[in-house]
Amino acid sequence: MGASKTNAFSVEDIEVSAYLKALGHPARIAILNLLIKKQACICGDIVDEISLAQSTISQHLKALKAVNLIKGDIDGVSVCYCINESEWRKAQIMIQDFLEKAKFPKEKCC
Amino acid sequence: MGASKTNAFSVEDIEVSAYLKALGHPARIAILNLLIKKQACICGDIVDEISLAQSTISQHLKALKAVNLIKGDIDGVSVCYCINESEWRKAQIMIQDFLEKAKFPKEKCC
DNA sequence: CATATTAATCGCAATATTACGATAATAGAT
DNA sequence: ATCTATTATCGTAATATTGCGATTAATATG
Repeated sequence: MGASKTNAFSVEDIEVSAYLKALGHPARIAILNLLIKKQACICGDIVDEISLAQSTISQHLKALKAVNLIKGDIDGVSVCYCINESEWRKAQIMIQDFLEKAKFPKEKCC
Repeated sequence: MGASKTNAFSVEDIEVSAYLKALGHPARIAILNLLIKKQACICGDIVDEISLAQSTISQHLKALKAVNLIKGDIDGVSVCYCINESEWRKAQIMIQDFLEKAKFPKEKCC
C-alpha cells in the first residue's frame, strides 16, 4: 500500500488535509514566509534565501501551486510567485474552523 | 536523501510544519473529528468508525501523540484517547498566526 | 491457570516524499 | 544565430509514509 485510501474519507477531510499536508514542510513554510514578507518573489530570490538546490525549491513551489496556495506569473525569463489570495482565505477558513471546533473534556476523560 | 534538511530551517518553521504535517492526512483529521465529537474515545471505537485496519489506526494515533495533540489514558484493557487541550491551543495559535500574517499584493504582482 | 479482549508493535510491500545533479525549454542579450 | 540567464523537468537515490496481517503484551474474566 502506501497511498492513502481516499475512498474511505469524507471530501471535506480530504480537502482540508490536502492543504495541511502542503503546509507540512519547513521549506514550504519558509517559502511562504518569504512570499509574505516580500509580497512577491522571483523564483531565483527564493533559491538565494533558502539553502536548498534550485530543483528542490522548484519542486516545493510545484507542491504549493498544486493546491493553489500560490500562483506564478511568467515575467520574461523569470517567474514571479505570490500568494493566491482567494485560495489562501479558503484554506485559512477551513483550517481555522477545524481547529476552533475542538471542544475539550471538562471533567475527567484522560 | 529523502529526509528533510532540518538544519536549514528555523526552529519555528520546523515546529509549525510538524503540527501541520501531523494534521495532513484525512485519517488523522477523521480521528480528531471523532475525538472532538465524542469528547473522548476508546481506540476500538475509532477502529469501528473509520474503515482502516486496527494497526493502521494505531499508527495514526501514534503520529498524533508524537506531536502531543492527543493523549491516551490506559483504562484497564483499553485506552481512552482525547485531545490534549494545552498542546492543541498552542498549535492553533501557531497555525493561525501563520495563516493570518499573510499580506496580499494589492496592485499587480502576478 | 486458561482464555478472551484490547491495543501496540513487528515485518513486509507499495507508494510518496525529499533532495540533488543534469538536462531541457524559454526568453533576452550579443 | 549564438550565448546567457532562469526555471521546469527528468532521472536517481535515500528515506518516509501508509496500510495490512500477524504477533506480542497487558489486563480482564471464566
